[in-house]
Amino acid sequence: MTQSCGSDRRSMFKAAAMEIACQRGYDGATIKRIAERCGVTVGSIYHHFENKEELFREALRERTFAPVLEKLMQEIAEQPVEEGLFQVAKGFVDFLRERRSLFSILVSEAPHNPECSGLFTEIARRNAGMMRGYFDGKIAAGQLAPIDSGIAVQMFFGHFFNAYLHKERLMMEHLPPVDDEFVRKSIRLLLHSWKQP
Amino acid sequence: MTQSCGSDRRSMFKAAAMEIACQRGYDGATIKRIAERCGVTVGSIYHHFENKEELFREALRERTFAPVLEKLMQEIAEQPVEEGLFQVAKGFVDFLRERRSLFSILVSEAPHNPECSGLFTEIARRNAGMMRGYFDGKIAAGQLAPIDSGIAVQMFFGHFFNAYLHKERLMMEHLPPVDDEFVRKSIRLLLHSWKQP
Amino acid sequence: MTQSCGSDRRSMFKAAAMEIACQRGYDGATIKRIAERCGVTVGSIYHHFENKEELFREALRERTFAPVLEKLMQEIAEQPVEEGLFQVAKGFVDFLRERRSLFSILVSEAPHNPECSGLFTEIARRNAGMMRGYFDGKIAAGQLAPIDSGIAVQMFFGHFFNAYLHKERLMMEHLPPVDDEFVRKSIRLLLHSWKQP
Amino acid sequence: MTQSCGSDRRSMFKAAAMEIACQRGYDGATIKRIAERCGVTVGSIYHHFENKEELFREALRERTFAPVLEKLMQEIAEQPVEEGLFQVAKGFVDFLRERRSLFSILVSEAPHNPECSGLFTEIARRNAGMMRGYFDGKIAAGQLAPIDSGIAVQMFFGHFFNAYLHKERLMMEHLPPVDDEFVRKSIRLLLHSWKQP
DNA sequence: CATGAATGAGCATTCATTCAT
DNA sequence: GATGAATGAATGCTCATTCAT
Repeated sequence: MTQSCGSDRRSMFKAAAMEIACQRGYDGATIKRIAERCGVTVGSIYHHFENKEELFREALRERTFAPVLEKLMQEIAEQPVEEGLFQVAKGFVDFLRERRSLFSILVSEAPHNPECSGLFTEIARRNAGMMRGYFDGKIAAGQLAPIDSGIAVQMFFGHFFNAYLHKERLMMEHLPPVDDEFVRKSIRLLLHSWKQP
Repeated sequence: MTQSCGSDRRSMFKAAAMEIACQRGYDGATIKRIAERCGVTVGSIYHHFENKEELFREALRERTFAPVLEKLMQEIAEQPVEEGLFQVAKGFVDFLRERRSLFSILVSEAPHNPECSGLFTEIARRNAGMMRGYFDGKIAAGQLAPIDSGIAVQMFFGHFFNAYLHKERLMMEHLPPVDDEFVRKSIRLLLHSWKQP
Repeated sequence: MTQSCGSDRRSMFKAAAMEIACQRGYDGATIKRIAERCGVTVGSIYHHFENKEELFREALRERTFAPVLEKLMQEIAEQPVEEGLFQVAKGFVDFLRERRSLFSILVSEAPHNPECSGLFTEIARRNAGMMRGYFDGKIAAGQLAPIDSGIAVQMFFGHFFNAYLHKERLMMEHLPPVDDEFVRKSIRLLLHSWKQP
Repeated sequence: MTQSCGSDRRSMFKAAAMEIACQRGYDGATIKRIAERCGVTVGSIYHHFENKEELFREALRERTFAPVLEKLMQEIAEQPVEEGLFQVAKGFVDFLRERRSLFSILVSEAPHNPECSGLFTEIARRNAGMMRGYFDGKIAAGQLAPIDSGIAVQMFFGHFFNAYLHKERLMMEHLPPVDDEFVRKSIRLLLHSWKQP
């Protein structure tokens, strides 16, 4: 009980940290603001976390796409590629939307924060590995052409990350919404030849 | 002469601001650090710029891909699509590498800085517009299938931006280098069908 | 107890702010100096007050002549005008002397600080209103001639404020001290005809 | 010519200094702002004045009521007291209005600026002396009762200074305008008995 | 005479962090 | 566990002043 209570506290702080960092960036997510949102004082946060870095490290590590992807991987195993990729892309975009602070923070902080960079690499690598396995499987099964699965993965995740980033984080109004139609069109664009046959 | 001297000063500050912001982010690029790198004191920077925002706004506005793309557009007009896209992608990656602070700063700051966001949108829109015109021209000329040129542009630029970001900014060592071979492979992946015919 | 402690802290800061502002003006009363006088560091003041403005606003609002005047009003109701005015004038000068920062700050800051100006107006209006009521009552009671009570109030307070200001703030040594004799003489000058009958 | 030209420059700086100080106080009247209003650079001001203090000292010393009062003194010598005082009061208020920075600056700065205080004392003393001579003359001539001319002078100038200060500097809208009617009423209030005979 | 560039001290404010209670 | 008070370093920015040109 006692532990679960402490655990709740920690989770609350982490959630608040993410929310605020999402709106105002890592530097904008001050300990005071996090404390205020939780209705406690700064000292309380330091009772639970060594420092700001630990709070964020832990919060980030918890909010990873990997477990989501793992589950999706099993669900789509038997589906045709087009549908499988749709599910993954949709899951990925939904994930970004829900845990939207994750990537924003990572992208912002990583370039000048080695620890953050390392964490990001670790996460990205794991996801890319899973996805690459999927592509390689489909290639082996003859459902995909012998494409470079490494680059394909980069292109796949990168495209949806970018689309989300530009539309929903940077608020570019002239871009199309990142909805089901967009995802489907994007996958078609990836799978089919751009060149006139 | 006199003017060029003052102009040099401004340029020097802008360059230093970009360099430092690239390494440490916008917040990390303090006026003091910028001044120190230039061998002057804080006040001197404020003699040349109204405030930090003006310094960065001007620096960013100068370091735009648009003029590079404009030139490239003319050079590749007559070339086959595959070669044309290669030139643009290469130019884009080179640009990121040289003026590498641009995107990093924008991506970091834009989500919680409306002005920065507006500037980014403005730049992105212009580039996307040019590139979209290129795609539409090629589609009309029958060299490309009737793809959605809007999404195609997002995918094209997005992929190379991501690749650069992950490899050279976030230092992900497991990723392939963003070199000519990578660019060529990427374009092939975009242009040709991923699916087994 | 806990509350009184925090309250004491705030009061201490306010008192120090007033003291220093009295000696060196609003701009001269820097947060650092206030902190130093209290034996704490700057941050500590910001723990208790949102900003410098709040600190001063609160300090000023606390040091108002209104409550003093209210009490005096009751005490002098039955007394002859000459004595009543003496009590009020004496109370006013004493107030200026004790809380001497109040007027100095207001007069200095008000011309280019709208908030300060508003606060000053509010205070002045309230006091003038009370005093005017007193004059009008005495006129109705036939103890005073039908003078313009509005201007009379201005003249009454204005004279003592000026006398205090010049003698004790601007240290004009050639002026007579603002003591009981001065107050009595001044009131006689107000009440009796300057002209030879 | 050369000198007159330099003299014009100095006058221009002094005038600008006064204007700005009137609007924004002494601290708000920065050398840069004064230079800008004159269309020159900071260095130029320092070519003409040793420092900010000298600039203001000189500007203030030039803008004194004394010469105006001296002239008025002669004009009103033969007039009845009531009219004479009206002329002086009117001249005084007009002076404050035109050179309105003078007193505001002095009142603001004097309390924590010994030099400013000395200057103010000097000016006030001279004016008071002249006015006192006027009152004493009228008393000797039997036109005024044997009042304390020292306090009378304080009351006279003090009242109009205050009225001007509160109405036109502190912008107290509830107060009557400081116009001819106000001046006349005020003088009547000074000269005639407030008490019911 | 005037400029433009620079200085260095200072200011209001913020923030991560500490610690006695 | 939590609080409230405090710290000290840092930040963007201002300003009077200096000086080579």
